[in-house]
Amino acid sequence: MFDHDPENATERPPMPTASAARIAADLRAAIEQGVYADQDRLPPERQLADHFGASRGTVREALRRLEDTNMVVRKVGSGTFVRYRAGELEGDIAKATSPIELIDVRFGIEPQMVRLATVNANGHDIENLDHALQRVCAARDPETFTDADEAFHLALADCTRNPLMKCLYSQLNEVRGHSQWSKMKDKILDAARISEYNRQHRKLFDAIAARDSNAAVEHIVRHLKTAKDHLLGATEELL
Amino acid sequence: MFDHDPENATERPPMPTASAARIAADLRAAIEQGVYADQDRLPPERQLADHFGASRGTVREALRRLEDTNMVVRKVGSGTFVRYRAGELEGDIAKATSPIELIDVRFGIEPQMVRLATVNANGHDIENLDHALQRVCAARDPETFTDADEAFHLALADCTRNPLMKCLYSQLNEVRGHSQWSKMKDKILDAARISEYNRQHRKLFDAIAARDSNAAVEHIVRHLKTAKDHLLGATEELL
DNA sequence: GGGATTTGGTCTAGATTTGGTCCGATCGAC
DNA sequence: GTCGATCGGACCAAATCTAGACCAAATCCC
Repeated sequence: MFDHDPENATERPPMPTASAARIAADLRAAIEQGVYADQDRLPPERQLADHFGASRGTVREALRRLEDTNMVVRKVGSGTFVRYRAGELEGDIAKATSPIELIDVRFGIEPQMVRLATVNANGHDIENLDHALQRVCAARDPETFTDADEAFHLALADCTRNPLMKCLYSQLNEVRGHSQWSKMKDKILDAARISEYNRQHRKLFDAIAARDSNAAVEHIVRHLKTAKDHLLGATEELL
Repeated sequence: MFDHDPENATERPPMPTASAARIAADLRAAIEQGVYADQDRLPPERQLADHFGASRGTVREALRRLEDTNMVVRKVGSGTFVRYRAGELEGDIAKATSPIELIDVRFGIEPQMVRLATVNANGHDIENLDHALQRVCAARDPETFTDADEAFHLALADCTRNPLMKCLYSQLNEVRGHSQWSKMKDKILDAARISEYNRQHRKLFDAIAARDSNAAVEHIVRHLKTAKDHLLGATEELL
């Protein structure tokens, strides 16, 4: 577990020696690797001090850093307990995200994205968005529509001219493609709904092209509400 | 890496082995190749001097050059620490994102995050958030505050119980840590502003704990507006 | 219940480590 | 010789680490 070796200090010259920092790093690694699970109690400070060959004060300094990052909770008379929910960010984020959770996140990002797009898009961006709109409007089957819809929303992200927004949204879009949503889309997407979505897409585009920020936000919110309603409807059908 | 050979020094009269330039180059290469990671502490100057077979003054000259190129930071009584963002994925996005763009994205995500947190957090989550709040409220200097603030917002993301939200926000938070914001924080964060932020943090927590979604959203929006105002103010000062 | 033990919280005094600074000496190159 | 780089010290101030003590809360054990 703690393969700390005091002799390392005299080993190769380029060995980063540091007491509190190194102890904190070792403990952090142990926790992240699951040596200590969530809610587990760490060894007492005095025992850790002995193990690391450091004084108790140094160990306490290391533990204080772990506590500052909410990784650990210390209780007088009881001990130091791990507070780390391992495995929640592990693996494929797409598999860990449900369609309804995806919509919840989209409700946060997309209105602001549309607002920024309305303000920041230049003529070239609008052209690209228009092009994407033509494609999605031409789609008739669920498969084509899903792809084109994804491209449309990515073009929308481009319109914000905000690198961080583009980065985050492209990740969200990937989850969207891989998520369980895609298994439901055949249930959700019929011709009527596709054309409904496309009417909303067009209104959204018109608002952005007209630089009408409020209208654009209103349309994207309505779009998301529609999608959520369809999703919940489909969920009920699955029950 | 450090293939210095003392015997060569006595063999050849011209000894390019021990010059400040060469030592600086070696250390730079070691850092770039990951021998020393970001935030790691380099060996002490005296130890480096011994290792390179050079005097401490020469090593200091080499370190001075690394410091001039912002590769390391030196702290009296503590050591020399690596500051080098090994071009990670978010490293690029962090460099491409301005503080104001970061705020723009936060304006989208955080209100929704708070809304979801208010609805989805369980007692354990609230406890964690409370713990993080105590930490951030206890912070007095910009350095501690920044770390604790980051932990608080991550705990907030945990409260949503939404894996996608947590994933996206943790990325946003990394950009926040690496972004040019960190260079401005000393200009922005004085004691008065820190306590102002903390008042907002507390109100936000109280609203979430009381499951008052609207109040929580209102507080986070006010918080972001305050941050944006301070940012724009600091920007003006820089002009 | 009650005392003993364990555990984290706090404090202190002193030793150690570490970068910052200064000085004079040495050596090679121009 | 002069100049620049290096060397080998010495000393300083800041940060850190150590070692020990005592406390209060929690827990254990009889």
